[in-house]
Amino acid sequence: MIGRDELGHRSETVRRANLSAIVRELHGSGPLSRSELVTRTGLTRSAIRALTGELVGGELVSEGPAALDGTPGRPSSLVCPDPHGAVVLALEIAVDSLAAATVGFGGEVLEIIRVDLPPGRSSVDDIATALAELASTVRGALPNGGALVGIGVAVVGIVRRSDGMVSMAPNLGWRDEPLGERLAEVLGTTVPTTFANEADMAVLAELRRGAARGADDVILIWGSIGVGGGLIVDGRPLTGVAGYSGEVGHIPVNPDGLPCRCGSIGCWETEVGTGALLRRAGYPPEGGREAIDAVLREAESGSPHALSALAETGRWLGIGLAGLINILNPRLVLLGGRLLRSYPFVRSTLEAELDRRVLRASRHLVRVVPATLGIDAPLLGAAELAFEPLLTDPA
Amino acid sequence: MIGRDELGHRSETVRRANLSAIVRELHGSGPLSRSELVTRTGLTRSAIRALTGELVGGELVSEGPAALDGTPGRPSSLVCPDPHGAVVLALEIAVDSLAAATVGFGGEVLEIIRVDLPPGRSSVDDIATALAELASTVRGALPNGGALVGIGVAVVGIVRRSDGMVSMAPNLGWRDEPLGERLAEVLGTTVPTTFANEADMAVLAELRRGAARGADDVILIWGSIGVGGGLIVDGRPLTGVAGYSGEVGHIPVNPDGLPCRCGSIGCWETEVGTGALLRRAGYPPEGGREAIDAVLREAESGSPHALSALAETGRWLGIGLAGLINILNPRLVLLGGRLLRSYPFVRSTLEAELDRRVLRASRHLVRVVPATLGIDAPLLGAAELAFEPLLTDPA
DNA sequence: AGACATTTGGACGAGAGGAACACAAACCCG
DNA sequence: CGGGTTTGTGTTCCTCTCGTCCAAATGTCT
Repeated sequence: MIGRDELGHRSETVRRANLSAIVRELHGSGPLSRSELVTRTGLTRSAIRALTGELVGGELVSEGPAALDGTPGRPSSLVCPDPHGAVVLALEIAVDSLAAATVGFGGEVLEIIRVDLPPGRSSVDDIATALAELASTVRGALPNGGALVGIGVAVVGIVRRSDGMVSMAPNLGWRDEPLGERLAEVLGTTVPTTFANEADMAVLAELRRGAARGADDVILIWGSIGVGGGLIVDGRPLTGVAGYSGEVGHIPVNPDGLPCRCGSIGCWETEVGTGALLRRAGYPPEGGREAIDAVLREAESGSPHALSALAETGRWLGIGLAGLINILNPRLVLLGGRLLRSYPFVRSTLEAELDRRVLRASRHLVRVVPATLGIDAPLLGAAELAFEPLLTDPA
Repeated sequence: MIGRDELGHRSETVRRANLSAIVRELHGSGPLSRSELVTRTGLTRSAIRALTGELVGGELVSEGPAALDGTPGRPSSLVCPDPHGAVVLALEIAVDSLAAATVGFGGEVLEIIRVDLPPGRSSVDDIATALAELASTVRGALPNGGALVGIGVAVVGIVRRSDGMVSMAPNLGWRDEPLGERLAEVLGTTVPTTFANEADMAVLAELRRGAARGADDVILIWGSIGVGGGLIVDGRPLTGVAGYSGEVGHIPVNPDGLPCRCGSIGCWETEVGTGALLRRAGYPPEGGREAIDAVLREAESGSPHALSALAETGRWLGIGLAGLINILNPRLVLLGGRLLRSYPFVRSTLEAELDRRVLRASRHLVRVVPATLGIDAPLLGAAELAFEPLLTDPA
């Protein structure tokens, strides 16, 4: 409500906003009849007709025959987003894998690849080259190379939104590495490219196509080795001044706690990261994916030791989340990434901690649920981010 | 960028947006020449002329003669906001005082009163009646009663934005008290009324007229007995789903800490509230304003005991703030309320803790400074909030 | 099967709003 | 006092949506 609209509107602004509204609806909700567009956008039939006509001319959508639904009246023609009318490239540098996908307008995933990343640190050049290879594979599978309108890159680490400078990525051993530059070189395209943290991307995907659809205020906690957060405030991703927001893994929760790989001590992720779980379950903290799998299997078969380790993780999850909920007063908290499988085992201690620590007013309004898009959420979110300029200004 | 504009624009929307832009500039930056409005809004001279003409007709602004500034060319006529063209009523329920003010369009404070509140709990009816009395005093001082366009109420407590239901106000001993209803009864007006927490209001005031002018991402920490937070994200106040956001006083920072009056333990405010300071300085925690004054006087005269108590407060301030900064990646952190006087004494330990605990990328971008509007910030913010509908839609 | 109600597509004119342009007015400077 | 510059004023033009009228396509009722 309290706004900062860019100034100086004119009739052209109106056109752009209305076109944007139509394109957004089509991208987010798939094929819609013209009359549905009328009710969703609040525009008149005349306006919808003219604007969709323009989109058909731009080959972004196609108008099909009426869909008969048994209601009286002339059937309304169906406006379908054309997946090949605009294509984005989504890339992901995850904690132990790389991924690439092409996604078409409307949200259809056209091609997707994920490859394992060898453990240990890799140089920026190696990663960039590997990503470029994946990119050319998924793009090569498209009929005409695709009308590429944007590239989105999700990174496990702290990355500057504007230019892809990676400030810190502990999993990769990176510090101040110019990922954006390198990637631009090897990709060799001039297509606008946006970078963001994997959790930021994941929550965007969940907002558009997952469990957070329609919610305005959402927190997503993405567990990998550390913990990341993606925040939606008032329907928009919270980025902060440089895109460094959502680093919830490093909120102090235990002033006398363990040292964190960020240099501080007692960060949230020292208590809820995989290392803490493995330590509590009696495994070496660096055990990796296999060790985590082992703990979860033990828990699934009822091992009290594993269950109590997970319960303790849940307790700390609740402590950190309580702070976040008190700060943000969200409608929804999603747990994603590696937290997904642990969810059943952390749930009760987590909720108990929320009951204790969240202010009553906020507590009543918030629900904590698992995310729905699985491991590819950051990749899908990267695609959504890459679509953003098109959705904002389809002309 | 990733937006949720209300849909269905038309030419009327353009007009409203442009009118709103002009009114916003005038309200926020005082008298401006027409040519300044042209450059600030990006509109043409013709458009500015027509739109300001309309505002003059509505008696919201007046056009004065040119201001000669020594530059060549015909001088541009000055557009002045008329403080009596639109007036709001601001009310505040602070921790130990009540206040009321009338503020005119453009931000001029027309009348302002503050009265002490007797310690201990007061009923909602008592407070509402006292506020209504203050309100009629400040309104009575206006020439024609004023063209009242809105009422804003700042409350020390957790209050629902929509209807002024106070979920919790420990200082007043309130829990689920219908302040909004009572106030509407005793005020007897149908003017739209908005409620918010005092810290939310304070940061809005600082954003418009104080130290945060022009900043897009701001955290304000407001110290009273407890600690409140006002958050600005992307130029807009962060409210959450019901206006309960910014309750930073209750983020868990010390899992083995002291019980908090919210029912949890180890909340931030148990470490940085006035109670903690008094305890550390060797005073009874319930000492109130006088005891705090005593501690500060001791510190000002160099007492090591008082200084170390304040330094410890600074350390805990830094710990909590570090989490907030990692979450929000702000440009600016303001310290206000009772923290203002302690600022010189908490500064160094606070900054040291930030250096340790905030991620390097975010740390470089953020500055921590004292707020500038003093004790009346929440009251001024309440006025700004009350002006908001007018600024959004001046028609 | 046919008449009627209902809903939508298509086309055209109306209205609203700002941009662009031309001209006059008011200031500075030499 | 005349030229350069900037701004106010008025007019025309362009863009965009809305409203309305009519035709088309479907369901429903008799």
